[in-house]
Amino acid sequence: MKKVYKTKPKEYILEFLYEHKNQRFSVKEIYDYILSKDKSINLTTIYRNLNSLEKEGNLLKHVDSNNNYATYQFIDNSICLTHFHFECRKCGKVIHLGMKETNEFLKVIKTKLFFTVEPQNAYITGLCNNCKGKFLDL
Amino acid sequence: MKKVYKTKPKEYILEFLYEHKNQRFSVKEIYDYILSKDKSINLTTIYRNLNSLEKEGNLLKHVDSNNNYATYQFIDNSICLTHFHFECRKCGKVIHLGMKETNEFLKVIKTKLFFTVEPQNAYITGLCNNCKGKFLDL
DNA sequence: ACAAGAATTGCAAATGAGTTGCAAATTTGA
DNA sequence: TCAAATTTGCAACTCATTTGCAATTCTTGT
Repeated sequence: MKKVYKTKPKEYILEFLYEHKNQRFSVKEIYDYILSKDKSINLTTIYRNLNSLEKEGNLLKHVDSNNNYATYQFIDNSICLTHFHFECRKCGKVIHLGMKETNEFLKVIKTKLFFTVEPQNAYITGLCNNCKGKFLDL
Repeated sequence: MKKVYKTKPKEYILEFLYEHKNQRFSVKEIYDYILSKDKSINLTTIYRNLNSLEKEGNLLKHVDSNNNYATYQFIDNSICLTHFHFECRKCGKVIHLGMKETNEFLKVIKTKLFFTVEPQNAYITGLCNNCKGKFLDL
């Protein structure tokens, strides 16, 4: 299998996204941060690193924003075992529901459920207080 | 305010998306349908019409797919009053929760709720039976 | 029915995010 | 320290979407 070398650009990317967990950033925003650390790093490298940190490293989550560019976000593995998430569709902030709430919820909706919901896939999308009003929704 | 004229291309778009409610289509897929009806219509026109049907007409919903193109979907206004939706993140199929389930659910999670969820904004994203397994998720 | 203004269209060119090929540079592990 | 594997920068490219503009089509008031 392919190895992933530890390099400066990757460290900067992870450093930045780790410091801002639960928030999404465009490649441009990430690149701006990188530039403030090292002007010599190329945009292409950032694209390649984001891609490999996501695919090989499984450290980042890639989400298409509703504009026309991608945003990236750190994956917090420590919370993978808890189920169900509230996710702000604007800033990506995630609030986690515990098992109890999750199970109760599943019971409530089971009658309606054509979906085989896998809890780790289940997001309740909405707008957090902070983003509400800044974002025009249908 | 700006008026939206009724034209052939718009009719084709709506006809196609209306016939396939609850499914998302790429611009290319929509355009292919249009071409089967009238070869003379230009792609640019489709882009412009999709845009205006969404912005001025509020008839379509625009969603970025996880690839690098947009998908469009008909907005079914008749269900705007019911609350909460199950939405397949792959094909866009939407299952609607009735008031009872919605209210019960809100009660269940109220304790955890930092979000001011507006039910019409609240989607429970997951994968429907049909798409499950076809789509690699984090 | 007609003219005038508003909206829409097609075409070609532009934009902008993201990707690719390739040779040079860097990293890792033996 | 050296070779193999990986990463990098650069320039060129792809591909979805947008824009400018002149020509065409629609709508509405007369």
